[in-house]
Amino acid sequence: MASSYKEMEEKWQRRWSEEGLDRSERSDKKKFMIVFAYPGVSGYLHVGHMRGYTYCDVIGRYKRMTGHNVMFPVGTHATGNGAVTLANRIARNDKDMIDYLKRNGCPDDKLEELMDPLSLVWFFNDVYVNDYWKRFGFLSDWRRFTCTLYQDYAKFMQWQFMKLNDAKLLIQKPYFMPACTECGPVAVDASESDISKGGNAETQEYTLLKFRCNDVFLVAATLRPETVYGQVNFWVNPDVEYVKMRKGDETWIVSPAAAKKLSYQKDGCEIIGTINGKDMVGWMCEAPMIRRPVPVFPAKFCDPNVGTGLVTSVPSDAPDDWISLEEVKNDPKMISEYGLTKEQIDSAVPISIISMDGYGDFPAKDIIDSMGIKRSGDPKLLDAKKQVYKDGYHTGKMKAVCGKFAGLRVEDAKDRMKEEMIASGEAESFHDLSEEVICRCGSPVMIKRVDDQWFINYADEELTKRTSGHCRTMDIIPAEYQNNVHTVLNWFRERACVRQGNWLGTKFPYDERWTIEAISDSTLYPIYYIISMYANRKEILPEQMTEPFFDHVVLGKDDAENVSKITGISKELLEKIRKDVDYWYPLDLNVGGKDHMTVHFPTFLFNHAAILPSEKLPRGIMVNWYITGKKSKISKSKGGAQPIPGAAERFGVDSLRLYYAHVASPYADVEWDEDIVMSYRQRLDRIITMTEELNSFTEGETETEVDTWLLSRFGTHIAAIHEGMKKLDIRAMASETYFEMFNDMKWYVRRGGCNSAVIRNALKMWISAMSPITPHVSEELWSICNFEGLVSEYQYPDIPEGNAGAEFGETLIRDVIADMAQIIKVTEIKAERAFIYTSPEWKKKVMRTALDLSSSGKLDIPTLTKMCMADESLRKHGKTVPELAKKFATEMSRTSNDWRYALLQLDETEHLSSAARFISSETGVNVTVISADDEGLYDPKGRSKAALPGRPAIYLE
RNA sequence: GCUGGAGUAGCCAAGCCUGGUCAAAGGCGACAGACUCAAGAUCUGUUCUCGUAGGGGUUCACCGGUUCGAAUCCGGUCUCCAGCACCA
Repeated sequence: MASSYKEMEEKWQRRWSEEGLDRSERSDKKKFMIVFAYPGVSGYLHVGHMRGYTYCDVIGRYKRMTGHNVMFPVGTHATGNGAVTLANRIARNDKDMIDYLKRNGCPDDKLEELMDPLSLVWFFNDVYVNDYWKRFGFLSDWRRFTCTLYQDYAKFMQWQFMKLNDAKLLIQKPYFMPACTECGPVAVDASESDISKGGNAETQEYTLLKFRCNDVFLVAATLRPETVYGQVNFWVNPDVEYVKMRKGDETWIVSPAAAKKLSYQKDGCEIIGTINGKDMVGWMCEAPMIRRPVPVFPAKFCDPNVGTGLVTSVPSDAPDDWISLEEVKNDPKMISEYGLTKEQIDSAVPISIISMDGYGDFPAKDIIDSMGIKRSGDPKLLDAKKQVYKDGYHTGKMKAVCGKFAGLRVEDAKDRMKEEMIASGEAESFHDLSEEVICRCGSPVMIKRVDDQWFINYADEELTKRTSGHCRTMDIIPAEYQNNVHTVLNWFRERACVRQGNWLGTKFPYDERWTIEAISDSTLYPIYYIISMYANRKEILPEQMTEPFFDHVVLGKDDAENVSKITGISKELLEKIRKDVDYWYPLDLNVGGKDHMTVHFPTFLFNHAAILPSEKLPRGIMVNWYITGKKSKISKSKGGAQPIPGAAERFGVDSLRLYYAHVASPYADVEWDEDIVMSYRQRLDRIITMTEELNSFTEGETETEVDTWLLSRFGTHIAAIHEGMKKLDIRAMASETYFEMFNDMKWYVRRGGCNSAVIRNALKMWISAMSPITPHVSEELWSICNFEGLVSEYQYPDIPEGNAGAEFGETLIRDVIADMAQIIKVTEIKAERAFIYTSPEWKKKVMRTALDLSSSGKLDIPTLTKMCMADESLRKHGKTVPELAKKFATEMSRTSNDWRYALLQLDETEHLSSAARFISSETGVNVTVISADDEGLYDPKGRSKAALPGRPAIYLE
């Protein structure tokens, strides 16, 4: 016995490798290929991540033991800006980041090296492989490891895009992306790798509303185009100097900042002059859609840096508008200062346009009142605005005043009204960031129109149909996702698949200025694991991995001879790789976290369907849920989580694997709790101790009923495991093995079981059942028992038929003990002797007759009664027979009766007699078992009359 | 709001598709007992409620329905969770 888990783990991992279990090669066996969605390289992972990975290894090991040749390759996904961000933070000497790295075991002398993104990726590749996956005992084929930043992977990726292009699934159209005015495209995200400010900014799509005023347009930007029916006036900031801008053959008035932004998105913009805000106050301009003249009023809340710096006023639904309008109306000084007329003031009356749950006619007023906002400029107005916007979007309906849009939900009206105004030339769309974003270089980041952005056309109907159709033939679990995946596939639109800027990844083959984006390069990759091994060994070189190469080995195009000439790869090797691909693909199972349901899995399916023939499309998907933190999520960036090597050290790898396998359904989130992991460790400890003890048994030649029982029970458990694993029910496997079988073993010993041959037989079943989940402990126990070879390579034999009678026999004993205990507890008598009366033969006969009738569907009270009373031997028992017949007929017609066959197989008197000693010792009462048929039996209270088959009568005194 | 999911005893969690040994597996925790120098140890029992003979009563979010019979099937209500995109 190894002295520690760690020692045990290392020992067996070495053995597996020595025996070649971590290498997958073609063979005559049925193959099984499984992968997990490879993780993004963005720092250390935590214990939660190991959940899904562990499921893969468990499934792979199980398949291996049931006759499959298994391939379980792993890799990493380093595309994107994660590594760049991380490297930058280290380079900046970010204290939190350095602390986090060190806490996870990063050596000080590595930090310098990690300032380079690529070095950082190579570093973490090693961490993932060695500290996580190898440490956990995965039987993965490490020779096939690949990373999305490898040269050879890039060649595969470029080929994939060529095939998408061949399938006419690559399209180009305009796109709006954040870009620094000096450095070009940047990533705007919370990690702020490219930018110095504004990481939380989102790109928002505004509608520019054009208000005609003689020969110029005042242009307002709004996020709520559906509110145009509520427009009653227009706002300008009197303190701001606006610009006049030529836009095509029109003249627009907007803020200077807006003019600059617009020039990045619209053609033909040119500033031709300026105009002061205060000069516009008092103008009348025509509102779009409603075509009504509205007055221009002054308002300080118009920020020249937001939108266009000009705002349309919808007081009914915009809190700012409501409160500012009130202020204008109640400020005679302002009215006279700007020369506003009474007609203008009186015309600005709020119009109720949207009905919303929980609000009256004027939602803006309601929220102002409920939040206690008194004047413009109150910072709470921002929250008020968001709240009304959100509630309106979700629950609002357009009122009758909204013309043909009346009755529409806000969500729908928004798009329809916007489109209509754009079509009529009254509006245009405009993209802007929700907050100020500044590049690392100090220049502002703006939204820039790109005319030739590439997309993968996932909206393609043919593709969607083919993909969706294929999904119906797959094993997708849980079943809920099997049903929902079609909705997701239909919901997919064109997806921008390349980007510019400071990102890692593969160059787009048709335009090297672009980098293939992170989701798009991780869809078809499982097939690449079959090829990566040859690239890793340098048997094929990136420059040889051209279109004809992949066309041949993946799609079987052209013949090896020709391709060999073109690529310089030997014909034999090409044929070998082609055969490998043909053997291992399709992928049997892709395991990924629940977040992949709406992004990775659909694109994984789409790309397979787009490029590969139907017989090579994936066969299965399994989605796993998460391990969460106590209160918030255990996030790798927050650093609160237990590092994986630390957990492995502390609990032992197999305890963790058992924890993942059993703690909950894979399809539910679980809260990480070390005490629970500890309890799994204790269970493993107990199992080890028990196995060692059992293995020392040497006696017992004759098989007793407990022996028969144990083997039957174990057979039943193993059958349940196989049944469950048809649906990859790992939890059922764990439950049967580590709990049910364990409890049966305990009962066996307690009942005095000691037959060493039986025990060895049972141990063999038990230890092999444990092997997929706790492989290290299983190997150790397997070797302690001197079983042949490695348990990891053991093939589960066919299971012998269960013995229902034997299984029922033990249930009977337990029931009798429980009944006696209950009687003693309730009556509080101090019993010294117990008499157990088993059912008389004639009652069994009645039951048998009833069962026979029941199985032929003819059971009813009169039939049964008649049949029994026709029997001479029964009739002599008089009126108790019809009573019993009635009881059985009633009970048996309403319940399932399989167990009754088992009980009739059993000689209860014999069985209970042989267990009498055991029952006595368990209950502390001296037990005598008597058949109710016995002549002159001791039965002072006449209890024996109550004896029924499977339900002996009990008398205590 | 849309799409999907969930609500089971002190807690976690099976069961629900395929209605009937379901007062409802298993695990934690708690209580009691055994063992004991000791152990985050192990073993045994109890853990909805009433009950001096193995029984009865009331339960599986809530309301109603189907059925001889419902935790399980159907309709409705309430509450909670996830995703809603270019982010891996």
